[in-house]
Parts: sequence; C-alpha cells; structure tokens
Amino acid sequence: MDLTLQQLRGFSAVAEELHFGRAAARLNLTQPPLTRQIQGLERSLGVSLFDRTGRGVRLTAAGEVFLEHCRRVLALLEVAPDATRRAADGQTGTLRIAFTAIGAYAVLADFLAMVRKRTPGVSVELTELVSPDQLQALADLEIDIGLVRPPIPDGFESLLVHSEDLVLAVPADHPLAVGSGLVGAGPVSLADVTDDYIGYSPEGSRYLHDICAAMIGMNRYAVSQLASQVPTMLALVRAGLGCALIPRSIVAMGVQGVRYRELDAADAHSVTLHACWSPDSPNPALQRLAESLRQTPQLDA
Amino acid sequence: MDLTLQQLRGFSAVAEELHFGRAAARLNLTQPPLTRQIQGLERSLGVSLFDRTGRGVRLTAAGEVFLEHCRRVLALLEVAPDATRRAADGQTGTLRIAFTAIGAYAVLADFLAMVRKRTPGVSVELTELVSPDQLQALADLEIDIGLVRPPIPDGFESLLVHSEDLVLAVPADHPLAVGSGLVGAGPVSLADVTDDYIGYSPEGSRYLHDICAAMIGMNRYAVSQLASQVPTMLALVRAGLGCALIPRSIVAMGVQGVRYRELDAADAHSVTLHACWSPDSPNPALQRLAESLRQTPQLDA
DNA sequence: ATCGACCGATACCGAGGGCGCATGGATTTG
DNA sequence: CAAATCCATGCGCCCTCGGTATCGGTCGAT
Repeated sequence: MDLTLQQLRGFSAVAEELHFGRAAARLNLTQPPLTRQIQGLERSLGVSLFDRTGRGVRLTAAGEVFLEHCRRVLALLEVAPDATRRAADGQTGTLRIAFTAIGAYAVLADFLAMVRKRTPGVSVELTELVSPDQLQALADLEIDIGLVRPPIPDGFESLLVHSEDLVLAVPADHPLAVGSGLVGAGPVSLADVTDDYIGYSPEGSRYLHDICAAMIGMNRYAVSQLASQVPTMLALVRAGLGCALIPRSIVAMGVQGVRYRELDAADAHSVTLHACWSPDSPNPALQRLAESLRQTPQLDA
Repeated sequence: MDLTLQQLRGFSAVAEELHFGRAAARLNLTQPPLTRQIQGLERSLGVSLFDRTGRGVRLTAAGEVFLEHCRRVLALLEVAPDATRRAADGQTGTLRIAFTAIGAYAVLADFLAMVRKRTPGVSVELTELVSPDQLQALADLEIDIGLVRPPIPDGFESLLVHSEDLVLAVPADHPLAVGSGLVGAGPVSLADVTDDYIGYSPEGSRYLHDICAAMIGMNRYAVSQLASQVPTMLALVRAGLGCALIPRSIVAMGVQGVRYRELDAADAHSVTLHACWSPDSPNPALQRLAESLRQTPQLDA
C-alpha cells in the first residue's frame, strides 16, 4: 500500500487543526473517513503521526517531520498546474533562434528585443548557422526561428526583418577608394569597375550569389574566388584579390584595409533578411510569438 | 477534479518510456487504464501533455514542464516515509537540554560529546535554567534533559554525570589564603574557619544549601548573605563578606581576588550533578538516548 | 462520584471509480 | 494490400471510499 494525495491533504488538515472534526469539515468530509485516511497513512508509514490523548490530538515528532514533507509536496502540487498551463500557452518556455553571421551584425539585437517584448518570460537560445542549415534545423524541429535570406521554402511562415542595399567593397589602395569616411564620395556605376569580383558561394549563400550574378553578369562574376562567409570575402578584398558586393550593414564591422562605395541608383539592389519559422511547430512559445506577429507584423510594435 | 498520485506516477512512467504499453507494464498495469489516467490528467490540467503521433508519443512543451514538477513531487514522496520513520526512531530530531550555570563549567562539554556520540544526527538546543525551573520545564515537556542537582523527584529517570567535592573559598587577603596556586597548601578543617559564611539560597539551590548547612551547622551558616548563583557568591567572598563552600570545578573559573583551600577528609563532602529526563517523554530522540543509557550507563561509552 | 458533552474509532451499507478484457481506429511496414 | 503496432474506447466486475449510526474513552461541571 502506498501513499495517496488524499491522505496527505487529510493529514495536513488534521495537523493544522489538531481536531479531526474541524479538519473533516474543512475538507468537505465527515469525520470517519478522515480517521480512516490517517490510520491508513500511519499503517503505511509504520509510524504514529498523532498522539490521541482522548481530548484532541497532538503531533508526534515523526508527525512534525512528515508534515514538513507534506507541505512541500502540496505546495509543489499547487503550482504545477498553473506552471504547466503557462507553458502550454507559450507564456514560459524557450525559443531556439538561429542567425547567420551577417544577420547578427545588423538585426539580431533588435530582433531579440522585439522577441522579449512580445513574449516576456520566454528564454532564448542562440545558434549561428548558415541559411540552408537553418532551414534544415527548422524542419527537424531543432530550432524554432531562423534569421535567413530568401528564398523561403513552402511550408514556412516568415517576416521581413531587415532590408538593406549592397555596397561595393574595394581595397583601401584601390583607385575607387576615394573620399572621406569608410563609404567614399558619391555613388559609382558597376560599369566603372574593371576588377575581378569575389563571388558568393552558390551553395552556402545562394541568395546573394544569384543577386550578384544578376547585377554583374555571369561572365564577369566570380572569376576570382568564391566564399560564403562575408568576413572571408572582406579578407580577400583586403588582400587585393578583387572587389565585392557587400550588405551595407557590414560596413559597421570596420574591417581594416577595406573601403566602400555606394552604387548608382540604376545598379542599386537591396537584399533582405527574414525571420522564418514552421507554422506547425509544437513549441507553444513560438506559436504565441507567431500569433502576436500575425496581428501586428511591425518589428517595433 | 484534482490530481492523483497514480496519475503522476503514470505520467512519469509514460514520459520516460514514451510508450503506453511499456509504461503500463512497468507499473504492473495494463495499457487501457493508463491511457485513461493520462487522459484524466490532461483534462484536469486543460492541457495536452503528449503529442500522439500514431507511432509512439512525444512530450509537449507543457509535458516537459509538468514532468519536472512530477519528478520533484515523486522524489519528495520517495524520501518522506524514511525520513518520518527515522524521526520516529529518534535517529533524527532535536534534544532540548537545560543546564545550570555551575554545571556548565564542569561537565556540559563532555555531556554534549556523549550525546552526540550516542545519538548522531540529533541536533541539540541549549538553555540555562536553575534546577527547580529545569524540573518544571521537564514536566511541561519544554525541555528533554536537565542537568540538575539532587534531589531527583519521583517519576524521572536520571544518570549521575559528575561528582566533585566542595572546597573553601576565601578572600585573597584572608589568613587562610596561603600556599601557591589557586588552591592553597594542604587541607583545612572547618573548625579553623571563624568567619561568616556566604550561604546558598534554600529556594534556588536547596541541595547545596542543605549539604552546607549540615557540614557547618545551622547556627554558623548563612549569617552573612544568601545567594543562589555561584558567581554571585564568589563576588561576595571577594568583597570580604565571608567565605563559602564551592564545588571544586568552579576553581577553574579563575575569579580574581578569591583563593581556595581543600577540606579535611573528615569535613569533605561531595556534590553530584545528574542528567534527568522524563521516561514518558514523546520525543523519540530522547527515548533513543535513554535506551542507550540504560544499556551502557557509562558516560564515556 | 455521576452525568453530560466532546472526540476519535468502529461497523455497516451503498455508490462511484478504477481495473482488466475485448475491440476499434489510425498509422506504419513488408 | 495485409499484417503489425500502438493508442483509444466500450463494457462488466470488484474494490474502495464516503456517509450514517453508534461505541468507547476522557474531561468538566454539578
């Protein structure tokens, strides 16, 4: 025979009232079943919990100890349902968010602030992954939200998080590296660029690869090197292996030995970053955030 | 409808096995009632704890949270019976021990060491009380053990803890204060003492009062002052109001301005200190100690 | 000392709940 | 497409638990 919650509640009531009748009334019960509960409890434990002194009862030392345990158990049981319901509502829990190295510089801080504001009480776990890996992880339910570049495959919901144009990165000793500041004087036309380009890898960064290829023309693109990580590309630019088209937010990295120029309006092209998630994720915290975003998709809301 | 321990155990088993059949087998149950337990639990909480994916089950986020609470509750419930039984056996608990100011100097440390050795795991609370108050507190169940001087009233068990003889305390400038050290050269006879005596109060220290009165003779005793606390008596001796008969262990207090002399074998008298307790105390820790003392009453055993 | 009030323990009975057995429905596998 | 696997459901039985009535003991008042 093992313990029952009814026994614990009954014992706790009797221990507090020191009176079977009043305790029974508090439990919406009559006295006899309560007596039997306590008797059964004492039989299970092999211990007397009360001294029956004819007139009222008194806790034994063992009863005092058991009462302590009782209170702890009942207190835990008191909060467990609410905690569970909050978890089911997404009011508590964890959001696993992945981001790209590029995205981290421009938008991660603002995005996390928005998440905290919309889902307070939810904690965040961060992972850095390239876009294709993020989509795979989303499908495998290993992450909840990815900060990815297009295209967004079917079956995912997404939100435009950031849009910026591309700028031309050139070595600091390049003829186009003129003007004050990191971004030099005035826009340049791509037609004026005679150097090789550092291209994006069509596997790791298909989106930027395709856009740049379209902007420059396949014949002149990627003749020098292919890289998928922006820091790598900047290192190649700095080494004089060519120039590159880089999202503007990367300028803030302040990499030594690299200067930038804006592009003509005719050549300018913007690239976007999207928060992406699976609409049928089992994570209630994600569901809650998604619902909030569906109602007010503004990032600063 | 509220939670049941069976539901918690059932949920915990299913959450660990992720399989109703195996979980049911582990619980010595068939699968249908287990399914109903989980259903009832989910209905009580208003929350889905498992995703039934046709092939096996998976915990929801709410299920993860509830499982944490479950484990804590079940772990508490696991240890509660043992802890309670240990308390009932007196292997844990508290002994409330009272002592007199006099007794504290000579024997309290050794006595507490003996208690710790015989009842490890039991904590001790200390109170200083004069002997009559100790006996009252014992009767009122406010303390468990008193370190008192005789007589021990009927209805109490006791153990001789300490025995020592009385020495004569005289002012430092007294004719009898000769010899090196706190206790001067050789024994003296009470017949050689012509001074007044500081006497013990017959209310606060009846035992010492009676013994001293018998030693000296009522006519010469207590003509100067009455005191019940030994430190007070030593202060009076130092002030030159008389001499006093003091338990030898008090010499170790090293009170300034007081010297001591041993008494003739004919006059010597020993006083005792006893640990005293009520044999029908409800404190199992005391019962355990008492049983241990009944078997081996030696203090150093 | 005796009666009455109070309190916990016990006996008995009836209703509800939980278990097992048998089976259904859904999904996956060969 | 058939078999296997797994969870859900319907049903009948038994056990358990709660309520009523009563007993036994202690304490307090007269």
